[in-house]
Amino acid sequence: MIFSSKAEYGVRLMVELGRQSPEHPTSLKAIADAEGLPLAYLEQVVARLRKAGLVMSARGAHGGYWLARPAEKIAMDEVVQALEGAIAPMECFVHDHTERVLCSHEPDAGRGCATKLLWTRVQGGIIRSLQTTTLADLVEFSRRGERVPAATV
Amino acid sequence: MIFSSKAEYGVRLMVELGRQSPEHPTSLKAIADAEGLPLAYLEQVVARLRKAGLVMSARGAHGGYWLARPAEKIAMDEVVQALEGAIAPMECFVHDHTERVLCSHEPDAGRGCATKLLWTRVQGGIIRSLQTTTLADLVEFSRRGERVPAATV
DNA sequence: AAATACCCTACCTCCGTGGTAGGATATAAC
DNA sequence: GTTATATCCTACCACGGAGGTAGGGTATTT
Repeated sequence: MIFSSKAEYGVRLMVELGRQSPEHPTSLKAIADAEGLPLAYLEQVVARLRKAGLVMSARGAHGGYWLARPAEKIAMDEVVQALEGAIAPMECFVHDHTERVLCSHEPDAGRGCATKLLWTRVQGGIIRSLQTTTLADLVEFSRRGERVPAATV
Repeated sequence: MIFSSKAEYGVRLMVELGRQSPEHPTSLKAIADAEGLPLAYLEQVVARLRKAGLVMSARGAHGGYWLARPAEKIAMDEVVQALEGAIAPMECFVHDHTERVLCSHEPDAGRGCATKLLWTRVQGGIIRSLQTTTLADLVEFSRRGERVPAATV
């Protein structure tokens, strides 16, 4: 699998925040109830988004979270990166020579590393698809079909 | 991480086979020695490639493996798929409702699933980048720079 | 018959994932 | 100023898959 549940839950959380008006903060509990997700785990997820500067928070009663920027200005590669860490197709793309998987991605034998070429292309494909999608796209998509009888499935 | 060592080792194995002339089979031991990979584990990896019809094999002395098709006719999405299984960005894309990660990818509340839109785009980006790369591309790349003094790094 | 090499299955260890538990701190309402 | 709300922080834990190892069986050549 490519992404873990942190990405799934975190993106859903961001979409929920994007659906709210940013006047008053939204509590995690409201989101956990709406999406059916464990609150304590969501706290860990949202902490990553906060540290990445994607959401802001207010403590205390009537506190909660809201988007740090308008949804149109948030590209999804930022979000996924904050949640999952570096987006790398292979172990040795992220750690420097401390990995388990045997890596010949250095041209030690004086020849080009074929797998590195492949993984680089894959990485480009992923990042491009994430960069060209904004949170606003997802929010709008989640609004489509809402309250609309199933005319076109 | 996106792909496991099976993909890394398996792709390297395919490149090695692509570098050989297909007249005589190449033994796994030769590949394991050349790449510094554990032989017993490579056997499991190559079994997936064989079952997918990407390589053929001959048993006994002077046996070994060779490409079932010319490298130009082998797209890398087939290879990676054989090694890793279905290429899915999220758990619920592959198993049907038997997964752990809570999934709202069914429009249960009558609204579009925003994360599904995102993961579908990512999946498309990955598969496209794999489809447009052939094994021949990787073999050629691995030949470039070979035996060539480092003029352009 | 001996060496080579594919083929198959069972087993094992380590570590990340996906949480839970329990508290500390800040704010608002009364 | 106490109570309720809600963010914050850290430690802990069980499970499963990754990444192998081990050991044998079978086919083919020399």
